[in-house]
Amino acid sequence: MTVLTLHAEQKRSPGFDDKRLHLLKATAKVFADVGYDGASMRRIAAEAELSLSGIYHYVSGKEELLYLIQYHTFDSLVTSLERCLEGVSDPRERLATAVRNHIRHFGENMHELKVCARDLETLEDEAYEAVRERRHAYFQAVHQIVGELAPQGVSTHHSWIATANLFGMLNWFYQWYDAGRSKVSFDDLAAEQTALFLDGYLAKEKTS
Amino acid sequence: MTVLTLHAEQKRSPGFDDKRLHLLKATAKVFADVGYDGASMRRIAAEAELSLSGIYHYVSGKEELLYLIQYHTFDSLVTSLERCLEGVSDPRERLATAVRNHIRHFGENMHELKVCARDLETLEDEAYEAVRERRHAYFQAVHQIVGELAPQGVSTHHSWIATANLFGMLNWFYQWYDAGRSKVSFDDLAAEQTALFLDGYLAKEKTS
DNA sequence: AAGATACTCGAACGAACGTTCGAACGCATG
DNA sequence: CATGCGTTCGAACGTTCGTTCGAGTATCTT
Repeated sequence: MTVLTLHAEQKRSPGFDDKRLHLLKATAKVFADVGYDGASMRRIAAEAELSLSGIYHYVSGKEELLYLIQYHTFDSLVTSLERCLEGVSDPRERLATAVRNHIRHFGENMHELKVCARDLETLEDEAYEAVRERRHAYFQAVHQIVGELAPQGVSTHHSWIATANLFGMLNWFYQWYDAGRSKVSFDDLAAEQTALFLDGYLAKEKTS
Repeated sequence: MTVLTLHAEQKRSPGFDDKRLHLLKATAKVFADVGYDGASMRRIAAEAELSLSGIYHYVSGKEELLYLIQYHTFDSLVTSLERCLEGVSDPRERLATAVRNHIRHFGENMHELKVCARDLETLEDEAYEAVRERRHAYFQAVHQIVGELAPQGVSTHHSWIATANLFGMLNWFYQWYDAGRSKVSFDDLAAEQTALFLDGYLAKEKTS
């Protein structure tokens, strides 16, 4: 509907960014709990300890809240992945690194993952495209790592589906992982998922 | 909020069930498109070619629409799985059968899958528990199949996580599978996913 | 002290929501 | 024809929604 001021910032003051980040964290919590449509600005205000109208000093509206959460999530995923991969050249180790980075990141930001998974198609037009670009960049980065696992002519289409399945494994865990109750650490889980995918993927390549 | 008449049915007439099923199909389409909270009864009425108030002759309200869709989806999943597994004894073939059944079922009812994935936690109290029971029954059935793949003392906890990851792979495909555009048939995809999981899972068991 | 600027908020707006109600309709059975 | 029942619907109800507006407070510059 409304055009988002994607990156325009005019008036600020020291502490503005911090308070806005606090608002985004609180919003992600509410969005994760009841979904974008189910969340009311009044509840977000309560969670962020602001008044209802106070929110509109930091963002233009509900839509921008969702946009900022999703964009920031995928953007920092790409950034942290690039940083983690520096100096790692072994293909298997690169995959393990990517999975570890993914699980760690979402383990520490479960609310944001949930928002990105559930309400991916809620944004429209420019905002959707901006998020889509970051999301696509992240997918491509992981897809390339998967492709380099089997250098001998494997079709891109094949490794694309394998990557999609890998992401399914990684992203679904917010549906079953209970942060407080589970006995598995994030890194242990990442190692298990890496092994599961790696052996399955490479075994399949051999037989095909 | 309101107590659902979970299975009570009083007044009917020939054709009642068919029309109600038609309503549920239309509702699933709308829910899948814009989510439970984003869907309005007015849009559901338009999609089902009924008047707004006409809906309330077939269901008690919006909440029951979601309940009926989710319950029916998991219930028919359990039923069709049991039917498909009859006479299949080889553990690997049983897993392949389960995956094929899952992908086929959701390939043909993508809307319902989306509703079950996105709005699983929307229902409350009795309705939630009723759906949860069917969902748990389905998970347990697949979990048992996975457990039988590696009979030598593998911890239940281990195979539980593997099963969760398998479901992640299987359920995530609604996020990327474009029914019209994709070149992969449901059965081909199921075969790929079976191989990916099977080899990865069994290879891991050997090394542990 | 004076004034500008960033920030906060209570109150209210119009719109859209889920649901209800009573009047109509179609169509059997007496 | 009349009675009853399953079915359909337009109109309206009360509530909640996202957003706006103007007044008020805090903080800093000059």
